[in-house]
Amino acid sequence: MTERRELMIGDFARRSRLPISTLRYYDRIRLLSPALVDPTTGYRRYTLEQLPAATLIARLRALGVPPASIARILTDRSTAATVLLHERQRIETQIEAGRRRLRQLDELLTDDAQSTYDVDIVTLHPREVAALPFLLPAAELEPGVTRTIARLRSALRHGGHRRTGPWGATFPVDLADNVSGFAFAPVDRIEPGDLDTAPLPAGRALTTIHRGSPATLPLAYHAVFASLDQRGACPGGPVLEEYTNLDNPNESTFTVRICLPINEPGEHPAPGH
Amino acid sequence: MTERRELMIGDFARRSRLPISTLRYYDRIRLLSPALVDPTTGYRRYTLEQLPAATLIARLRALGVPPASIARILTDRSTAATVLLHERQRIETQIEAGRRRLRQLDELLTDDAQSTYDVDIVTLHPREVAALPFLLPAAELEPGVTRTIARLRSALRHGGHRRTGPWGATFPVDLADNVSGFAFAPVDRIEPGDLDTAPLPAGRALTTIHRGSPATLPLAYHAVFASLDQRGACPGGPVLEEYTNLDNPNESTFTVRICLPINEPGEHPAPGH
DNA sequence: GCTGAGCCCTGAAGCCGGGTGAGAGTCAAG
DNA sequence: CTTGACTCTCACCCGGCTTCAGGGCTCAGC
Repeated sequence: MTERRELMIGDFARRSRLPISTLRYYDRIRLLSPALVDPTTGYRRYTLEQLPAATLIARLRALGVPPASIARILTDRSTAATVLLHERQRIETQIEAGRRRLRQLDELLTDDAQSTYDVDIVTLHPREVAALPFLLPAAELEPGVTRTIARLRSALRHGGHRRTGPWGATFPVDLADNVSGFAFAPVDRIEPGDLDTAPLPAGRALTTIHRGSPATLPLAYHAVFASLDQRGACPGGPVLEEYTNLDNPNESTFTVRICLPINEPGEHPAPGH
Repeated sequence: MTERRELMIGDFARRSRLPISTLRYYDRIRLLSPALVDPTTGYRRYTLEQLPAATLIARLRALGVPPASIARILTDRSTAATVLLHERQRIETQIEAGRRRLRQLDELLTDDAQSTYDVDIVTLHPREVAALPFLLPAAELEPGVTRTIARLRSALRHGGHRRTGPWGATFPVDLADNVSGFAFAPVDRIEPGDLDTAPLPAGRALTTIHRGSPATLPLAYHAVFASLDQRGACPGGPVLEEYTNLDNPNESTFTVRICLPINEPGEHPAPGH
C-alpha cells in the first residue's frame, strides 16, 4: 500500500536520524542500499519499509557492533542470536580489559619505589624437566604461555606425575615475530617415552625477582639488561622465567623469577652454539 | 658512565619490546626520538638512558593512554598525576558505557514484542511553562537535555517554584547539526521577570508513549512518522517530549511521551510561521 | 526562458595508531 | 669483494566514517 511512497536520501536521513554521509557509506559497503536508484540521475530512493532496518542498524552501531556483523544479521535473521551473543562476549572482555587497565593505572599512580630490582649473579645447575613446546606470536606470549602451562598441568595429571618446583618457561631473549620455546615443570620422576622432557639452560646467569602484575615485567628485564651492560657481558642462551603463585587468582602475590644465562667477558662462548 | 653506549634501532626495539616500525613512528610524532641521528646515514642511535622512557610509553600505551597524553607526561613530569587521573576517568566512563551497551544488547535479545506503539491524535492546549534554552550538537542531544533539565531544576528551587507536571523538552523535528530548543517544566505560578518562560506548541498533534531505555526511542518516532504518512499529514511545529520517572535511577521505569504537532490535509499551515 | 536556492551525485582525501612493503643505502664478517 | 643482516625513506593499508571539491537536478519566482 505504501510501497510507492519513496524518500529522497535527505528525508530518509531525517527519519532514520542517520547522517546522509553515513547512508551513502552504508550503500557503498552494501549494508543498506536504497530500494531504487534513478538510472539517469543516480538519485537514491528509499522506501518507508527500509526505516526499521535503518533503525536497527543505528541501534546496533551505537552498541559498537561492527557493520560486517550487522550485515550478517540482516541477511540471515536466524544467525542474529548467535552474532549478538558473540558481540555480548566481546563487550564483556572489553569491560574486563578496562578493569584491568584501571588496576594497572592505579599501580602506576601509587607506585613510587617501583623500579628497585636487585640483580644477582648465580650458577644454574643442569636440570631435566617435563616440557611442552610452544610457538607463539610475540604479542600473545604471556597468555600463550599460560595456556601451555595449563596443558602441561593436565599432561602431568594424566601421567600421575608430581611437580617438585615452580612452573616455568624458556624462550629466546630476542623476541622475534614468532617466539618458540617451551613451558616446563620439574617433576618427581623422568621416564623415557612417558613424557616430553628437555634440559634447562645451565651456567652463569643473572637473576632477579618481579612481584605483581605482569604488565610491569619489562622493568625487571630492563634492570637485568642494565646489569648485563655494567658487567660487559652478553646474553648466553634463552631466558628462563619461573612463576610462583600462578594458581592464586590474586594478582598482587604473583611473582616471576627471571634468569638470563650470560657469557662473561674474556670467556669463550657457551658450547653448543 | 654509560652515556657513550649507543643502540641501533633493532637493539633498542628488542630491549624495549617495541616493534621497530613503532619506534620510527614515535620518532615521527616526536613522542620518543633517538638521542642521536647519524647525519650522513640517517641511522637512529638510542641510548640506554632512553629505555625507561620507552618502557613507560609501552606501559601507558597498553593502558590505552593516547600518545599525546604520554607526550605531555614525558615533557612535564609534574602534570603526570593530573593526566593519569584524567585517563583513569576516561577508562571508568568506558567501562560504564560498556555496561550500558551490555544492558541494551540484552534488551535487544529479549525484546520480541518491541515495536508496538499506539499512536493517538490529540489536541494540545496552549500552555506557558518555565523554560531554559539549549543549543546542542545533535549527537549529544540526550545527555545535553538531561543537563539542561538539571539546571532548570536548580533554577526552580532557587526561585521557590513548585513543579506541577513532568519535565519536558521541545526542539525541531529535523535534527540539524546543532539543535536549538528548550527544556521546560509546568510550574505553579508565572511571574514576569522572575523566570524564563515560553509557550508550548499547541493544536492537533500525534502522540505516543515510549517505555524503557532511551536507546530505542527512534522506534517510537518511526511509529509516529508512519502514522503521519498514513494520515497524509505533515509536521506542524517542533516536537515535544515529556519525561516521567526521570529522577528514578531505574532505567526500566523511564517513560517518554512524544507529541508531534501536525498540519492535517486540506488545512492551512499553522499561523505564526 | 532564466536565475538562484537547495537538493543530489561522485570521487578523493583525512582522521587515528600504527602495520606493511618496496627499493635503496650501510655495515661487519668471511 | 661479496654476502647477508641491518637500516633508511616514502608510500599505502586498515575501519568507520566525515568532509571537501566540483559538478548535476529540480523547482519556485520573475
